[in-house]
Amino acid sequence: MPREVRERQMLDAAVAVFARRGYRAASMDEIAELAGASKPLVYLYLNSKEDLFSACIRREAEALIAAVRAAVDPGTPADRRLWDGLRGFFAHTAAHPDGWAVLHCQARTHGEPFALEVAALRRRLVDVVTQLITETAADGGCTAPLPETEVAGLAHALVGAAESLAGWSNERDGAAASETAATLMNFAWTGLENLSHGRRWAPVAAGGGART
Amino acid sequence: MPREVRERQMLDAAVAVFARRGYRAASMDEIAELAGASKPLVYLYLNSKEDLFSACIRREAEALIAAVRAAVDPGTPADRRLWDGLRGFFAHTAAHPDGWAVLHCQARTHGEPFALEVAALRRRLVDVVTQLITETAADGGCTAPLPETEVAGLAHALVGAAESLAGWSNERDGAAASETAATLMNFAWTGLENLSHGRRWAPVAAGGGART
Amino acid sequence: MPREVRERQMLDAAVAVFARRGYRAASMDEIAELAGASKPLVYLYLNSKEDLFSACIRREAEALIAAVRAAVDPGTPADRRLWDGLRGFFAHTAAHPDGWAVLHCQARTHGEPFALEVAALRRRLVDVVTQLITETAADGGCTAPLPETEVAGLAHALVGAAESLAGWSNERDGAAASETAATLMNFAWTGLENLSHGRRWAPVAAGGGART
Amino acid sequence: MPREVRERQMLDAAVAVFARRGYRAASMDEIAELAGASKPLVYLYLNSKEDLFSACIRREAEALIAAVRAAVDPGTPADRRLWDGLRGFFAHTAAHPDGWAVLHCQARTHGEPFALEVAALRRRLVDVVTQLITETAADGGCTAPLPETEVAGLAHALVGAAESLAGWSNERDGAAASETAATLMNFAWTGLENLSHGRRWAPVAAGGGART
DNA sequence: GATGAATGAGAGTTCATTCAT
DNA sequence: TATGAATGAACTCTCATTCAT
Repeated sequence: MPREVRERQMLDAAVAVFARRGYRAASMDEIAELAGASKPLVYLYLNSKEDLFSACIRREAEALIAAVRAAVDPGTPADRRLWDGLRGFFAHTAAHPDGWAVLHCQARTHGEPFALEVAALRRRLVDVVTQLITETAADGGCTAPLPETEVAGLAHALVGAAESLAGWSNERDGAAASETAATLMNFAWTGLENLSHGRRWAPVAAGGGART
Repeated sequence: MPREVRERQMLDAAVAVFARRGYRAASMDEIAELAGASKPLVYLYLNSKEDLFSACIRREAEALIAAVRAAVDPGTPADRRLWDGLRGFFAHTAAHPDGWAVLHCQARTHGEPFALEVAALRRRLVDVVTQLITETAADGGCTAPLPETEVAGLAHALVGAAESLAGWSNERDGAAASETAATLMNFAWTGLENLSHGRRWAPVAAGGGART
Repeated sequence: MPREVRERQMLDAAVAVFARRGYRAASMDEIAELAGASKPLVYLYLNSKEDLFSACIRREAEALIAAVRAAVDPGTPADRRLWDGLRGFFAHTAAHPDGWAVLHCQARTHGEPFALEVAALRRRLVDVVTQLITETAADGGCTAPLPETEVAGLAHALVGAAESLAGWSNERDGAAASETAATLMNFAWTGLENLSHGRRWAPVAAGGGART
Repeated sequence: MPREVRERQMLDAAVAVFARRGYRAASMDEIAELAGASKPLVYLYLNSKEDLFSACIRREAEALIAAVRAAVDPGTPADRRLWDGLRGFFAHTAAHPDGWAVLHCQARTHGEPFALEVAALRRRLVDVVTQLITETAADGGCTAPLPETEVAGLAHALVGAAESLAGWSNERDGAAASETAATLMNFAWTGLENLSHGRRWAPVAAGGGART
């Protein structure tokens, strides 16, 4: 059996086992068995448990980014791109729950080496979203430019909301990606529009909210 | 040294170590040492690693819920309560980063017994937020009642956004709770208002967004 | 509570726990709890687990010997004394199953210090039986004096048979001591009589047995 | 080194250590060292301490039964078979004192799982002896059929006597199997013959024995 | 290319035992 | 007389990892 095929089988098995058990609790025995190969072969191809986990993270991260990219048509306006990107994101996480679990749940909780790789992925997502937010604001006729920090905060909020909704829509497994994406768009887009026109919420001493 | 004091020290140490290393990688030796006690004493008081972790989760979850509750004044309008709750939430996660890490990162990734306890916590948060969203809509003069599923989705999105922002504001550690809360409020509240008046975003075939 | 009473309670508890769990698996915690005392008190009175076990063995061995002695009337003929002794033995083992279990099952299997004490007890029993066998033979009009080794062997066989029957009759717990004793007497006594008159069994080349 | 060989070495070592120390006090470290292998290998091949002990019991029990069976020629009369079986039994226990110690002393004292396996072995022995007793009585021209309970009691007595003599003859280690077997045969066989002709021992009020 | 055989290191857990009071 | 608090040492078991073939 050619090396490439074997290696993919190993990564598939590893992703499944890491997702189910977590990094520490996953055993190389189980991964090798699920991959249908012997343990020494796994070591020959992938060096160590740490490298194997890294390889999983990298592969799944690239796949997720690629899925989002592929869903977006650069020629369309910013809000449409945001919407398409979210749909691509939710569709991919729904189709690859193990990969998503590894990225979202497991990789961040196991020390520097892996957390860094996932942080890099997240930064890429946040960057994309930041860009979209800026453009969205501009497209909508921005009259009150947002400070950089706030944009970053919004981007993090949006990514967090998306991650949370990915889990939520995986649980109620009928939910289509479009539906989930629509929920988030409705939530986010109008908020952005208001912000970019300087309409903000502010606390009022005696309670009650008011736009400035 | 009286038992109660020792037990609290042990929980403190355990939370710190679990946050740093994760459940599996944390060793009872390290916890005991950090607590300034011997391993057998930890077992005498807290039974097992599993029970110890459960105790950590329960304590931190109760503390978080209590902090949010304490921040909210029931006599104020819904948007004010949402705002106060968020501030309480961000203030608490900023003040107890280890506890938050245990709840958010570690507990959900380590098998049924723990995931269930954290899921229960999250459900409580989502329920509170759901309630607030409904009331906020009503207070704002809701003209287009939101379907239940959508409210749930929004609540999950908001909680996810809050979780994500908690991490983000912990990283750039100058960020005050109020600032983070303001970012999220601005993002969420106006979005909600639009939704509750039937102003929605919808994709347009040729790109571009439109309100229905 | 006076020391003597407490000490007896401790020994009772220890015998029960040692019988049920064995020497190694028995824990001082369980013994102390069953005795209704704190662990340090057990140590104060009985020094160590080893000493405690020894004390159990000694007490139960003395009790067993005493029961056998008390059952025998020195003024009666040897066969009667054998019969009475067996009845006493079976009655005592039936009445004190835990003590008997400690002596018969546990004490012999746990290294020199204890095995020696039980061996001493067994030797005493064997000596008594040896004496009875000799007298029984004499009383029955012995015409063929038995070699010493054979007498010792017979005594060991008889004691082993008695031990085995003690367990057997404890299992089918209706069995009265007299009944069990009768079974063994019938088995042993006539055999002895034959032997002491030189009637022996010997193998025959072509199979079949024959008396010489 | 092939697995089968290693596995036998491990069982040999385990039997030796279990015999010397008992189940609980035996340490896997000592067993592994005596087997000339590492501890993990022992676990790889034999799973757990419990399984290892079970495997010892089973192996030694089968070996003992096989030795007794092999010593008996089914074509010979019952008394001859009893005699041959006893010789086989004593020869085997003398040749394998550790195995015998595990079966007789250790296995019965350590909780259900093992006690049951040894009980099964003992039942097989008792059954064989019961059968022989019945046949012996018949061959000798039985005029007074023995009640079933009594036969069972006799069988237990005989097995107990044999077990006791096995230990005794192992101590004085010159004793040949034939000699020990002869002692027991003389003791048992004539007793049986008398019983099967209705000659019994019964207590007399004023002492003294009498045949009925 | 592929594997059966083997292990060093370290984990969770338990227990006999002792102080300070 | 009696105990709550505390521990050193040992045990079973697991796992990532490597040779020799």
